[in-house]
Amino acid sequence: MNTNRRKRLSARIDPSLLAHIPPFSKLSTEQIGEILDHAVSRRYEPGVTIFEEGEYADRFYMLLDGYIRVVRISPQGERVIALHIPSGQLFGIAEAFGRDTYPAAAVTATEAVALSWATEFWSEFVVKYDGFATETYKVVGHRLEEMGTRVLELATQQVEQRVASALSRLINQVGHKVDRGIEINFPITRQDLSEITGTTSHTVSRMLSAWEKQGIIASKRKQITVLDSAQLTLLCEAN
DNA sequence: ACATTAATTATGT
DNA sequence: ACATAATTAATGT
Repeated sequence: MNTNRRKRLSARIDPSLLAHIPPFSKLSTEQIGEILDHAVSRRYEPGVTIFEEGEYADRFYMLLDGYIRVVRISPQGERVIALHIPSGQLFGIAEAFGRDTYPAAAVTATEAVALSWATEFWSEFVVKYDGFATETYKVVGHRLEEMGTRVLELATQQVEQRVASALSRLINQVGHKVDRGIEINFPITRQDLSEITGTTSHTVSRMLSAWEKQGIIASKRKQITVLDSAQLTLLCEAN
């Protein structure tokens, strides 16, 4: 398999790449330079596990390109996709939760490029760089909030509403506009959707087929386009 | 209202 | 040609 083509290339990363993303946006060019000096850049193939749940959290990451999934394994051994993370966000930040192990696995949904730092630098970053802490905890807050509402959905709503909600979130967070509608930016299978919503791929398949006939979505293999987002939002609240 | 099973077909390398 | 993804129907809880 494709093994460690790890590169150290702090010098090759353009500081302006980080300058506009929230945790670093308030920092000077020199400060960003310092940060990059300690960073390791790495490219990942799609479907690769960056770190496992429960693993000792020796590094934290900033996703520069691509998408990653945050995946947990239930006690029954079932995969649950908790979250999708787009580029420009930190992940694997166990330190922010006061943990020393990762609470979930990170798997690439696409090809991806990420910077990473040894966790020793976390506390240093927090005290040394103004705005780093506040901005990252803002992101952490949003994620916790989202996972909270998802847990609520799982408990209360029916399957159709859950996959409709999941689709809505996906096109909002990781969707991109095309001529016919909005499509999800990375390959996604019915199996993936079922792991987001806690169903089976068959049930998802039947629903997507039905929605496709109604003209709400269009789909190919590993690819979904939402044509009528208004109708989709209606499905989220259907009784 | 949904999962499970199984059989069948479609699609990408 | 092969593996993986998607569909569909039938049956079960």
